[in-house]
Amino acid sequence: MARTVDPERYAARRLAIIDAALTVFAERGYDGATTAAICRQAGIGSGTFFHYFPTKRDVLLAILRLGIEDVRERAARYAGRTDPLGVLLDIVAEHAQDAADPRMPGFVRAVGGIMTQPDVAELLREDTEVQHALLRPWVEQGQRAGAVRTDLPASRIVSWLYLLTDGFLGQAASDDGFVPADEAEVLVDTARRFLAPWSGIAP
Amino acid sequence: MARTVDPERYAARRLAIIDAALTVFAERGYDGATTAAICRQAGIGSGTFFHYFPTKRDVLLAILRLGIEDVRERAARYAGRTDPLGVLLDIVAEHAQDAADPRMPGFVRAVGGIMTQPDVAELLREDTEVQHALLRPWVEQGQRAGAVRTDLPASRIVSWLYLLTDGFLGQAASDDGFVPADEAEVLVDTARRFLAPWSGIAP
DNA sequence: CAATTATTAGAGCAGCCACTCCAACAATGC
DNA sequence: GCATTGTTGGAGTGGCTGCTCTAATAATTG
Repeated sequence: MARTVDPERYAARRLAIIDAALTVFAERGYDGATTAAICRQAGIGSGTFFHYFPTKRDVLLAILRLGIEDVRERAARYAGRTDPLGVLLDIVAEHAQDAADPRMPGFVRAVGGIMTQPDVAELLREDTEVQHALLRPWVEQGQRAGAVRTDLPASRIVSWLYLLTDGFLGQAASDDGFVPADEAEVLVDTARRFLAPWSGIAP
Repeated sequence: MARTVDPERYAARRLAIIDAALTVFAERGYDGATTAAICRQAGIGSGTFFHYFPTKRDVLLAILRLGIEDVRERAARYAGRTDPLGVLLDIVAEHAQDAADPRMPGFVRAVGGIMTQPDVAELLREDTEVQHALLRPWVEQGQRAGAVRTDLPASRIVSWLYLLTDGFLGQAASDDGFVPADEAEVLVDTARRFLAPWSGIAP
């Protein structure tokens, strides 16, 4: 018999489909991305597509899950650090790098277009949860060390950091003159200004 | 004969359809919003719908055009002012108020989901153009007066202000704990911090 | 090599949805 | 009242798309 022919080949094909779908989603939005177009991009037939994923939406969910996994792995890399402000700024900078993938903004928009669907919303909730879990301890540590403003609770500060990186993605998506690589520096500086303990009124 | 029965009634009906469509777009996204659902929301038949708009997308475009018009009118209100920084912060605050309409974030996402369509992209370009035209003179004036940082060119500063307000909308859309009315103050303060001439390193 | 099962392709189908079409109605002018 | 034209509703349709089904092929085991 032949149980699983080649697990690596299987996984690779699966990833290839995911990659193709990511491209098409980013280009045309979720509904605009027909399964036929995804198959064409991946160089496969529709039969193959539905052999790997039961549903078109499942591909999108798989992409989201990969992203969540990525954040989880990321969190581990900051474990030993002792400079909370530095960690926060590094995380923000990392987000800026993510925005460099030209498909990223388009994909984010595509997801936004269907985030009313319960299963998508569920995964997005999990994503923000993970992001908050990553950021929050460092914010709190920074507040205790006096390196981060304390006029806002940690959870709201996290929301605002998220707002900055999210807005950064969005701007990269819609503004052609906005080059992520060039603006990354400004993003970090803006985050620094936002986190600073002193008020914005005067230095 | 009967040329135009009642122009006001016509305009009102048209606006009613636009309003209903805005609601459904915000709730379900563009593709998720079926014309049937919009008609139900508006309390009309599909015949009426297509009597007022040739296409579903035309309703969305009409909504965008109303928004652009709104920004244009807004610009006039700031004409006589002499405090550039104050004007910029007022404009930012006004954006925060816009985000209070619970349909706004959803609609923005819906538009984002199909902004790859040429005609939609065209109108969005016009929208950003108008927004830039509104902000930029005040940024430049502020720079000359020493009230706004000069380490970035005016156009990039405008992009970043746009990023802040856009991110604000997005956060209001995705984060349930993010109450626009409560966060408006922080938005203005963050804009102030961002615009400040001194560096973010130390006060 | 034979047997079994995973994998692949693509033709076809069922359902949905934007939009059309027509018939009835309302409002105006004569 | 009659004619004309703007307005409204809803049944119907054509096209598209996600997905199924079948049959052929490749890979693996004994």
